[in-house]
Amino acid sequence: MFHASDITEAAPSAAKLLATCEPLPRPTSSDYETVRRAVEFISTDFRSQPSLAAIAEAVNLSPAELEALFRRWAGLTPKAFLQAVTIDKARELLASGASLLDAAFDVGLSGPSRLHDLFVRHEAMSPGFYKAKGEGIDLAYGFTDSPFGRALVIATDRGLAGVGFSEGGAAGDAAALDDMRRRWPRARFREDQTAIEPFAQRAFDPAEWMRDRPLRVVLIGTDFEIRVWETLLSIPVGSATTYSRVAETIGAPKAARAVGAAVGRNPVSFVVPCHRVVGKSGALTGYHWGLSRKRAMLGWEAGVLARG
DNA sequence: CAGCATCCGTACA
DNA sequence: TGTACGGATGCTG
Repeated sequence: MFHASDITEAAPSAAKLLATCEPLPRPTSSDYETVRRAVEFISTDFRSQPSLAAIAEAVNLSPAELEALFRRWAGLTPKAFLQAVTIDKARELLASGASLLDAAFDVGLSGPSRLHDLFVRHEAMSPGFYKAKGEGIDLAYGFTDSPFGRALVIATDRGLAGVGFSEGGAAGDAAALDDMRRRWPRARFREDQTAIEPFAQRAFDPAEWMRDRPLRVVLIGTDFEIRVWETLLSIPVGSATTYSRVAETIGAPKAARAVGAAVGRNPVSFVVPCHRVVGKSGALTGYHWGLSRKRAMLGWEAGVLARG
């Protein structure tokens, strides 16, 4: 179904988003950690609708301090974030996202609602490469702070190849790296902070999402997986779609479950927005890096839009 | 909300 | 090429 009104409503908010995102003061590492814990707490306990005081207590700050810090980080209050993270909100996102996805494909490759495509340019690695399990390629990796916790960033010389998350500490880092190594067991991994820094800086900062300087992403996967991941790139920021809807879009209407599996194998978490796919009921059914992260990402994106 | 029918893609032989 | 497997589904009661 195509609704012209969906596009005309979406386009201004996109322009607004791009025009009004001013660079944020770069938060310190410990600020990230505090906000991450607050996000975690809210995401986990949103059903009980905790008060500001309760959230502040959980992260050992006064309510005023938390509010200021949170607002600086996400541009909205903890209370507003809490609201954004509820299932109702996810349903709302779903309602708009589904029709936007339809619209994008009805219009053709550069439909006006393909917001995410404006700043991500992707290319698929050859099937041969995938078959060789990464044989003969160098992957640079490094860790960085992100709004969703400590992130593992992986890059080839052609672009961003992976984003994952660490639970923190040496063990968390090792687990995240292992997770990535299993995807491309024959690739050569080397720690290289300099190589991943440009991607680390840009992936999580909306002020850096610019059409004229698209983020280069390389997708390494099977044919089917790549079709699924490309579809994810057409879901606008701050909206959502369903597994079955993605299945229909790629022409395999009965493959909802296989789509779920493929979405789960997306190596470039967040940048390829697998968090914007939810169950048909609007429930957030699963996430490779933890459901609370998925909630946080959807809430964070709602906040990014609200700030404009 | 718990159970289950169904069914696709993948891995491995 | 065949087959076993299991899942980030989606209905049904």
